Amino acid sequence: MANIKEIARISGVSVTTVSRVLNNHPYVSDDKRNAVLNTIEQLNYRRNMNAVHLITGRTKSVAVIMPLIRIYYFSIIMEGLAQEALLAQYRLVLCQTNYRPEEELKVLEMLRNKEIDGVVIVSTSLKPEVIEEYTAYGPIVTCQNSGESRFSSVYIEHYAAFRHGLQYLADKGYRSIGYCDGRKHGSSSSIRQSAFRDFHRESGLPLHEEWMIFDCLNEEHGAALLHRLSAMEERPEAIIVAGDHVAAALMIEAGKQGIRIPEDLAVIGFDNQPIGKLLGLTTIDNKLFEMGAAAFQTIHEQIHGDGGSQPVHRKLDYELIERSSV
Amino acid sequence: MANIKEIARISGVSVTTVSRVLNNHPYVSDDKRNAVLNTIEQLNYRRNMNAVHLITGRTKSVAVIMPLIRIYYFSIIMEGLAQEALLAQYRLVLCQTNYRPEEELKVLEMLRNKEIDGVVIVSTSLKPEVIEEYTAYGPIVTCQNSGESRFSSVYIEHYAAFRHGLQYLADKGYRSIGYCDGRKHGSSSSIRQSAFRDFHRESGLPLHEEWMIFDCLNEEHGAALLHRLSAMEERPEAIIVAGDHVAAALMIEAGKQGIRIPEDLAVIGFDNQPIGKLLGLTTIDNKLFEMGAAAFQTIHEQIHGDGGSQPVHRKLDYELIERSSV
DNA sequence: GCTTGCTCTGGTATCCATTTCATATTTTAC
DNA sequence: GTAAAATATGAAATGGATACCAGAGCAAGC
Repeated sequence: MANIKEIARISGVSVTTVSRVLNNHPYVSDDKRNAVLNTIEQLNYRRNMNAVHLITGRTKSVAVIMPLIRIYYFSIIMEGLAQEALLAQYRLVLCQTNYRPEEELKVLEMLRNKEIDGVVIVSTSLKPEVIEEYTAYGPIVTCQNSGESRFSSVYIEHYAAFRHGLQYLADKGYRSIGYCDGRKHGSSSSIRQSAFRDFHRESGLPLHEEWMIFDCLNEEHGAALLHRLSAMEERPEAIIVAGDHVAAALMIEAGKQGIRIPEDLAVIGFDNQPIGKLLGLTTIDNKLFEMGAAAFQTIHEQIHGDGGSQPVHRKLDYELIERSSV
Repeated sequence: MANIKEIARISGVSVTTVSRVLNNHPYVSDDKRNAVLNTIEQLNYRRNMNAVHLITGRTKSVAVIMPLIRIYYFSIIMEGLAQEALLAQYRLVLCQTNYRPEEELKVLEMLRNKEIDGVVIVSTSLKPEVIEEYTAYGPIVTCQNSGESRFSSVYIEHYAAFRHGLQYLADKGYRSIGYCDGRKHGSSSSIRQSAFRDFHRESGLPLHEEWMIFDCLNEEHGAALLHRLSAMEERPEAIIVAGDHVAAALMIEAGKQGIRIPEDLAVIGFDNQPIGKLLGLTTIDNKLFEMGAAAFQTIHEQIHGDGGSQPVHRKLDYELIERSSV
């Protein structure tokens, strides 16, 4: 396999000149440029990018940490990231961690080993202090509100969005509201829990502990959720569900059971998933695609900010989409 | 930043010995090994992986070509790939091409540039001959039946699976069958079209051209599909739909319109998506997760097969899951 | 006593491009 | 006409690891 030295020898120029041609530098005469291009063509030569990575200290690639790619929430963020990465001609290394912290650490080590130029952490179970240690090796952006951390973040105000949903239900006259979420101790679900409790304390509406239901991750859990609600002696008039796919499953199951929505049970979801639109599910759109895109833009700016750039914290807007489930 | 030379100098050994320690080679005495490990610890040293990639000619990473990651079909394959990549300690570079052939070519060029060790092509619009040219630079695996190509493949028998579904409908007594698919000229939808026509020719059942409907990619198209069927003078008794999410949307819309399933319209879907299970949709499970996993295993074997290995073509099983929509 | 094989170590070549510095020539500016 | 700036070129240093080869020391086998 040919290398730059051979191209230089055959073209009758120095390797420097070949390098200049490869990188479109000015100050190369037309005849030498053509000689080099001809040789490249003839030998079917391509640069060995690993050598470029070594000498430049850059790889034009960014790692993305997320637990499971098949989950709509994550796949749509990934799509936003991928769109921007394509524009910027960057590669995305998908690191699916299955919620295992040791795998997350391995990715951060990649940053240290110079395999990648930056890391986008979509969801993490690592402590902020641990992540902060790695900011010395390159830019890091999380998709969670990280407060005043030394790494950047691009985030939705889960607290405000959730309270907005609750207030919307209250304004519509619902006096008893249930809440359903995924993993109980996830970082954004903790925020939603606080929002739920704060809202009830401040509004004076009754809060039943049994109306807070966790571990609703998929469609089957959504269906089970409806049965659980049906079996309650006192059932809430409305429910706010983190994840449209779970809310949709609940609505479909409600249809089977003859429970009318919103008359018997009002439902509000999150993420504005396609299935929710079809079912007329009122939802809070977290603009996940935009979040992915913004996360990439941020990491891209930081990579080109020559290291001295300060962390940025970008808050993104959400939007309540009114349909017919409330 | 420290390098191997400095570690060697401070530890009082040669760079070779340091390298051996880093790579867990035998034939290093305990005291030298400890001296090296101590220095590494003290200087907080990490290998520069780009140097390793350059000298070894390997990067332990594989690129994945797919059009859109948010589509369930693709995200579940990606999850299968990611699971196996995690086990093998390989990185996955996600290349979302938005169906643009020039982006696919860029990824194949990466193989030539030695940025990656192999390519998994989940869906492509490139001609097999074009892909074959790149087999000289490293292993390539597609997730489409590529016949006797010089690159490997891991595939579902779309033809057989589709005919199985059609035969199942015929066996249940349906005499008029419609068909709905995504992009008309996609490689797997072409196969399904042939299967549809062949089945009708051989079974003698009537085939109406207006019962073959294309460009049904998402939930909205699924809902529109139902309206299109409703508006037909002569409507098929059953429909086979490529993609459970489209079939599910059709079912939900049918529910709204008072069209009973399967009495007024039988439906059979593909991919065994969660929403279909909830709706009682009979479907053909293409085992997409397993396909992703198998694709990674195949590329992994080829990478470690020292280049001389022949292409393999692995056929995967599908499974008809009977529920209540037929 | 001699050969063989295993353990341990290091020097040097190698992977392949970019970057800096030095130098030569040509053009522009006043 | 001369100084300054722009253009054009190449030699050598650089990034940081691994691979190959050579050689020393030591034990076992005959």
